[in-house]
Amino acid sequence: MQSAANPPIRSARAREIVAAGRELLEAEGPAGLSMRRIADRLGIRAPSLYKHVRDKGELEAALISDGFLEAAERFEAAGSLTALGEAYRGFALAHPHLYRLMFQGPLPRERLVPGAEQRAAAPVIAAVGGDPDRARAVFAFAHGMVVLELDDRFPPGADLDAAWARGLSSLAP
Amino acid sequence: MQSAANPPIRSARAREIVAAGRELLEAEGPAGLSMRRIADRLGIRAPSLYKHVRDKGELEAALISDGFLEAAERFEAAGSLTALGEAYRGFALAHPHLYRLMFQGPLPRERLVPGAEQRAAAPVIAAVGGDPDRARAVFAFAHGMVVLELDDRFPPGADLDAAWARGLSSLAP
DNA sequence: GTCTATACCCGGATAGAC
DNA sequence: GTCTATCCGGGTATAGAC
Repeated sequence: MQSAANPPIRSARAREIVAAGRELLEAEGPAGLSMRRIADRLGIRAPSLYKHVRDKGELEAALISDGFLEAAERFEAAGSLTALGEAYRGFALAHPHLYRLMFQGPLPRERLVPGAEQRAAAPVIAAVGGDPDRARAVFAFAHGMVVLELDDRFPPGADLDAAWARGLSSLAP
Repeated sequence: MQSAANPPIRSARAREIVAAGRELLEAEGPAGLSMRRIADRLGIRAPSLYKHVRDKGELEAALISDGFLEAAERFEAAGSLTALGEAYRGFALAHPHLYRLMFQGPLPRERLVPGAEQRAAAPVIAAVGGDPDRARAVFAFAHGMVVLELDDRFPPGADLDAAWARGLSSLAP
């Protein structure tokens, strides 16, 4: 829940700041996502950002919320567990730095758009027939596959399509 | 392979530095693992460390190699896929920051003790009967479960034992 | 709403004296 | 082998003028 002390980002300028942050994050990774770099990109000075955004955490929360809602759209369009796996992997590979911001490290749930996280999770639960244990196992498998691929932890020749197929067919209800 | 330009850490003082780094990492996480903090703990100044260790990366590589060898010992003692899952989760929960250093982000393979990574991986491959696709799926599942648990990504009431059981029984050969 | 100036942290790493 | 002095970089955030 968002309190009056945590107003969501609404002003046009604030949205521009979030957009600049998104571009920097996607292009350069977390190191590019600094208040100074965002200000540079907008042609202003870093302290000016604080007239529009409370702190960096608010900005990250906005990026994460946007990410969950975008991912949810892709996940909802998938008609099978296999298609959902492809959508999941596709989202992560298309937006690796955003994916990490969304799924690695602590999640600032109080600052997110309400329901965004749940909307992204729902298609996974539905795809396994509603069993929460199975849904968690599938989520863990997909997340593990994606982060290990992003971090180059599999051997060079590894057939990741085959590993995905093996995992999802085993975990399907 | 390690070249003469990448000599492994051998001197007694260097091992003390690595030990101090290990203690700081485990106690305070990656933020505690700085050259200044390590020097403080040893009662010397940070620049003195560089007489014993080439740079921070060499130190991290030593920590990672130690971690793989310790994990390998635990994994080798497991007699079934279920026991291996317990050993894996147990290691990660006992050493969360070391686990992340070992398994998150790029792995400096050229600086590791040769064979350490492979020794930790071998029991997983053996436990699934040698099928590499299945081994990768199990690895991804286990890694996903562990990092999601460490990052508190599962709902408060989630039965993680059940999710582990569901995943491993599905993925078993 | 933007600016300058500044405060406060932190980090890795090197040179050269002893 | 340790020291001091120093260099470089980075970051978030605030105060107060315009």
